[in-house]
Amino acid sequence: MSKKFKIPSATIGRLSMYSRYLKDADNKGIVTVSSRNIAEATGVTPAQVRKDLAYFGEFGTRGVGYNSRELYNYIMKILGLDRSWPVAVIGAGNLGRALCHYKGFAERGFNICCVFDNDPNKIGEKFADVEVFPMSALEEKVKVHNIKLGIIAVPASSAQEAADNMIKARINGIINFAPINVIVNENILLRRVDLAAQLEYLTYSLEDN
Amino acid sequence: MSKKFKIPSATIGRLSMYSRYLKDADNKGIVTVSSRNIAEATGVTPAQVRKDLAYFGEFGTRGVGYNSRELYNYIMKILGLDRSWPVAVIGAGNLGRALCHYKGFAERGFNICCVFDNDPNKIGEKFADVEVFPMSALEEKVKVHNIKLGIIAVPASSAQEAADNMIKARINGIINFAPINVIVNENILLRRVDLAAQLEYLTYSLEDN
DNA sequence: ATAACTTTGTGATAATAATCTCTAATTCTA
DNA sequence: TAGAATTAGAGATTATTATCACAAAGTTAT
Repeated sequence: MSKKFKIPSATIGRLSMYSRYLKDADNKGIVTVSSRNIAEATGVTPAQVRKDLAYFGEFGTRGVGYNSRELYNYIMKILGLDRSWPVAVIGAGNLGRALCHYKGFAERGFNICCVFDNDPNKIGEKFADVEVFPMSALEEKVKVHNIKLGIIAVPASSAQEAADNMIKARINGIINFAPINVIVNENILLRRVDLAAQLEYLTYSLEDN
Repeated sequence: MSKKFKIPSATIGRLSMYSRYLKDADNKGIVTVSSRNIAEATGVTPAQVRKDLAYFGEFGTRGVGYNSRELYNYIMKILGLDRSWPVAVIGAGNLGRALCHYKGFAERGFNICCVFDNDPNKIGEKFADVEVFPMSALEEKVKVHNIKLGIIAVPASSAQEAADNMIKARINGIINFAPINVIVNENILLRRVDLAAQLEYLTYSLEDN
């Protein structure tokens, strides 16, 4: 069920950054890049880049570096981004709407294909071509589109219910934007993204000095 | 300039979670909570809760626990949230618009007071009472509202420029939503939030199994 | 061909963070 | 009041993650 080796979650985040740089380099016609080039572009150390890549194999040539396009393809494969992923959004509020309009997902192969909400006034609305369906339609849509990923974009008070519904519909990877700890079975992947908390890292550091 | 002790950044994120639970508990009339209560509500271990708090002092009573409201107030003070923070958003696109409408910021004392964009068509528009100003107005608005925090909500290609402009205007805490590594002087606080990368943690784990 | 240089991959080391374990303070029960 | 139960705090331990340092492999210049 899980990977052979335990890979630091920070490594996965960095691979994502590396891949963006590599795509950019390839687009600019840069054929080979060194761990130092990658490091400087992404704000880490060259040793960190090499160590991160070493978890997955040997992709470079000593004395030379890495082939931009090849390494890009390897990383995208590692991240599971060598294909498109349909995504369901729960919650047709401002956040749900924004996520539907956000171009950054499509660039990485994420295709938000439906939004779900209980508010009858919102059913049938369209956010950038993404239609709003009633929650009751979730299970069917998940089956039809083979959706594996879901995003919770509802208030904290209904986040657990949203998660439960998604799991019942057989979604097994969830991003939770609600500022509450949602409890799920251990075979479900869950990540919490707390937008306000991001600002709080800054205010903590700015406070008192 | 920086804190006496180096506190793990993960601790700050957890304090934010603890404070939300404590507020909730206090609202429900729960006077005392134990590290176990906090831990269960936030998905960490009791020892972790106590260790996190121990960085900042002794807030509890042995055999009893913590006073919900008092501990809430302590944590909010630690996070610098015992006051309101004006915030500038750079970029009046979908993301900028969504951030202006997002209720979760106000709940924690963040007040998005202006949005800035170079597109003349967007100047004067209003996102939930937040007016869009030209980039040239940034410096003046920062001064008038005493803005210390800014959010980059522009495409990757103009993220560095946005950061440079903010720094010139004397903003010193930045959240970057653009999927690119922005380079800033070390006395500027910067955090990157990559929404697509959040989904990639999931696809990485779902891939191949 | 040789020497100087570049760069990867990796084992060793250091730094950081989480967990464990125990003691001390407090409350509850009989 | 004595004993059992609860819980915070903190030092010690363990686990995790990042950095260092260097050998191996490749390139370039002469």
